Amino acid sequence: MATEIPRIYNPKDVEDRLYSYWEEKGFFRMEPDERKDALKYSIVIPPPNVTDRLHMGHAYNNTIQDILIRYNRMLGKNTLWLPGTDHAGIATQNVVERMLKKEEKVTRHELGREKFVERVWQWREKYGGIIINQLKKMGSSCDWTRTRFTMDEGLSRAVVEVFVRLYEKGLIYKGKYIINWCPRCETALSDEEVVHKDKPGSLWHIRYPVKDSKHYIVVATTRPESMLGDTAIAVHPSDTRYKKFVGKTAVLPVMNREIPIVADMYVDPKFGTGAVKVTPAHDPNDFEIGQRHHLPSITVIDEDGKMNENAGKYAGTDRFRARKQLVEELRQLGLLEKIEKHEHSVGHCQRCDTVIEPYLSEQWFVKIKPLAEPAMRVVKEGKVRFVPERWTRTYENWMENIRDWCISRQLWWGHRIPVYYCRSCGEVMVLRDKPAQCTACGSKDVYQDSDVLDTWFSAWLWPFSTMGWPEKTPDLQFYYPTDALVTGPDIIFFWVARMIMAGLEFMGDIPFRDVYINGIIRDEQGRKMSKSLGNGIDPLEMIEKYSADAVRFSLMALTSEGQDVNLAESKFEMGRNFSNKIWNAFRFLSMNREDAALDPDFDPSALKNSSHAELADLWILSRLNQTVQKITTALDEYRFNEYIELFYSFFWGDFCDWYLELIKLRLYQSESQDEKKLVLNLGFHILKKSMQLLHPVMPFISEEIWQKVRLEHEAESIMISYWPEAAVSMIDEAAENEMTFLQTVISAIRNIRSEMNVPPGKPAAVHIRTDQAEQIALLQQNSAYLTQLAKVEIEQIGSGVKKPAQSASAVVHGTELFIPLAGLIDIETEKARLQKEIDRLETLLEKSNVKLANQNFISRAPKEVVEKEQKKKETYAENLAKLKNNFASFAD
RNA sequence: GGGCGUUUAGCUCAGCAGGUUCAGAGCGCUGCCCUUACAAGGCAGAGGUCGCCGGUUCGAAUCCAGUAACGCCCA
Repeated sequence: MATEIPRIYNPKDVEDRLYSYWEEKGFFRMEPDERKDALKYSIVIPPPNVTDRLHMGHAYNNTIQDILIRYNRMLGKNTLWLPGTDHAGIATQNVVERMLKKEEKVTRHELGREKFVERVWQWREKYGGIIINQLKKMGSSCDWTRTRFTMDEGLSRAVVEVFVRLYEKGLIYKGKYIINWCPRCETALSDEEVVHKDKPGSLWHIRYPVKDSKHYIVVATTRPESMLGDTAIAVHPSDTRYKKFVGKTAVLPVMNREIPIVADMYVDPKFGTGAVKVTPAHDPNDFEIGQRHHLPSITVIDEDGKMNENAGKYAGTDRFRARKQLVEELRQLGLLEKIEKHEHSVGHCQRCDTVIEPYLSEQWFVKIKPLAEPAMRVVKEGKVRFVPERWTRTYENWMENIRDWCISRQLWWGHRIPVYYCRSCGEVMVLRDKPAQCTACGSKDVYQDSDVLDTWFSAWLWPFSTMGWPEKTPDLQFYYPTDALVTGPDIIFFWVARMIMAGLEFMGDIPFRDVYINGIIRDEQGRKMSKSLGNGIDPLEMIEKYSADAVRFSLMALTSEGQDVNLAESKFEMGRNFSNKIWNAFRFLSMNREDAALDPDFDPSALKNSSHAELADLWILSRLNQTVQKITTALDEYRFNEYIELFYSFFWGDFCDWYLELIKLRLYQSESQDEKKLVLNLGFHILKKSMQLLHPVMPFISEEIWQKVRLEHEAESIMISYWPEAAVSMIDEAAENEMTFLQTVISAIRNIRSEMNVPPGKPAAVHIRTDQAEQIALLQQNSAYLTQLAKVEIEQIGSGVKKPAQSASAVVHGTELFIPLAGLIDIETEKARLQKEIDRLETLLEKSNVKLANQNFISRAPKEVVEKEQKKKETYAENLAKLKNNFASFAD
């Protein structure tokens, strides 16, 4: 029975059940279409790390993707959302290392490489990819049969293929350069993995004696411990202070090593003392100076951040401790001139926050310029479009200043570099498969490079490696390029840019057309959510408490054009309350429907001709179709908050607050079964269309209601039903204007009742004075609306109606409303009420007068605008006169 | 140092092509109401000279230049 519908929507009964239903029905699954002209829509998910748990950022990002996917699916396109996870080299290795340490008290070194990697795989089987199931809780309609992992066999093959191709093209090379080294993770990092932070530090001024003289040169440095590896002092060639020293030799303090004093353009004479120490093994700029002057490189800091054997007595000391001790020694030697406070930018490891050490080391690099150029072009030409557009600049800026990409990592978890070396002849082999013997000398003594590749080296292939590349699969042919990528601004460089490069290089085509950059979720004070701050809001907890629909809806209501979102738990109440409202609208209609069958041939566009149709019916249809039109545009343009707002105000404001209230009259009182039927048919029609419009953002409740109200011939699931089309023929401006007038009248009367403390249930009478025939007709025809919504009966209506004594009044579009309140009226309150309205209108009238008095306005503004202003002025004046008149009636 | 973003009601934010009674929404606040869909609700209301200073324009929250504060990215 319909009346058994619960008063409060209970999402817990609904969400898991419907999700299973969708999955079982295979609605998320898609296959490449046979039809040549089939429209498709595809998105690849930004693969979360296998170590990830769902956080608000994921919830937000994936809601956007699901909206796009569900919307496009309803548009009838062959729609694929391809999910998966990323092996996340460093992050995962760290997690497993920590676990092993805690649970078994073993280090990975004790375990050995092979065993360790085995354990990581085991970990992944057991705990990895939990987030995939959490995404299901969100309602994400991914094709889970296609779930990929960056270390899958297929994707690994793609990685090797790409490495070999780039190597053969000369775009991958091995070289000894200064790279970013994390002493804690003990691996090289790319520039992008280093986070620069401004830190208060010191500038130590250190005296370097000049050999065979009494002079010394003072150099300023922020990292004194590196001086142990100095191999020169450099000054600017035109610096007159130091000219005399150039070509001479200085004696490196503590180490007592003789080092040359060289002139180099790189040195900034204005910084510090104008003389710098040169440590080619521990500073990228010094490295270049070293190259120019053929200086030796002496490494003094080891991979673990401790000073090494080249550091003399400091060997084995941690770099920061060595710094302290060394400074103290210099002080005692009288070689420390001074210490200045100095704020400078210090690189930190993105993963573990350890201070990065610039480190001279042999690594693999991708020569990036040749890849970057075409990638820049496609964005410039608009083939790939950033939304919001401003991110284009960020992208271009980075691309212009791009440097070669260090791709080797000294980790164990990841794609092993496909390079093999021969111990016998030293041959270097870059191959797709492990060779049985050396390709040069035939020796069997070959071994593979021990390093693995940067995680992003597999991620940048994601849009096509997931579809089977390098094979020419039907998937690739049909779904590539994808239509949209939805991701955060923090990985534009890491990922977005590189995918564009890879797509162009290996597929010969862009990987996606639109890149929607979503904002970052922050706490209520605008701080990033983080574990250490403890200010995170757990989406799963929120789903538990408020439902997935509510979480999705609220998140989308808060977003606008990729702006960051400041979130508080209370925001989810809006989504929950709204879903309850929706539920009750459904409940109301269902209760009134009882067992009546709805008409399968119901045609809302024919309503105009029905004798039972009323103004409200035409009005709500007009509102619906306007809303369909606007929502469709909003979704096409990635304006999600607008979509939400449009739906919310239509459904709650128009449909619930007005339409459902108005049809109660006919539902409760009509004698005519036909009339009742019409109202029910229309009511359910609006409800169903609304659910379809809602479905992309609130998939569960919309499906639940759909299934309860759909007719036999309609889609069995809302997610495979067709997106509503706006019928322009049903957009009815006249009906909207008329309805607006009635609404304003009703509001005005309600205002009087409320302000005059007329009890809500108490009927009242209204005397209406107007000389406008249309208004009279409108009010008379729809007088029941006033009864229903304002609890008033029209006592008199016409141009000759007199204002009854002791009545409250209002003016709406020139029509005067009088409500006799003998005994009830408080003259002062009424006067104040009228005065307020008079004041308001006087301000408006004044503004209008000023405008119209302006000759420039009259002559230069478009004619329609002037006419409109003229009309406005007349209306103001007319209403004002009436208000003043009514006000005056209280004067004694 | 370069680039970007933000500044509108007590709070969180809309306002995308300058002109509809344009100054809005949600929350919070005030008053009335458990009216047979919904108190997670209904009705009515209070509340902002749109950061500041100029400019363009007949007309600026909206466009331009500058400026301040806060935040982010890059070097």
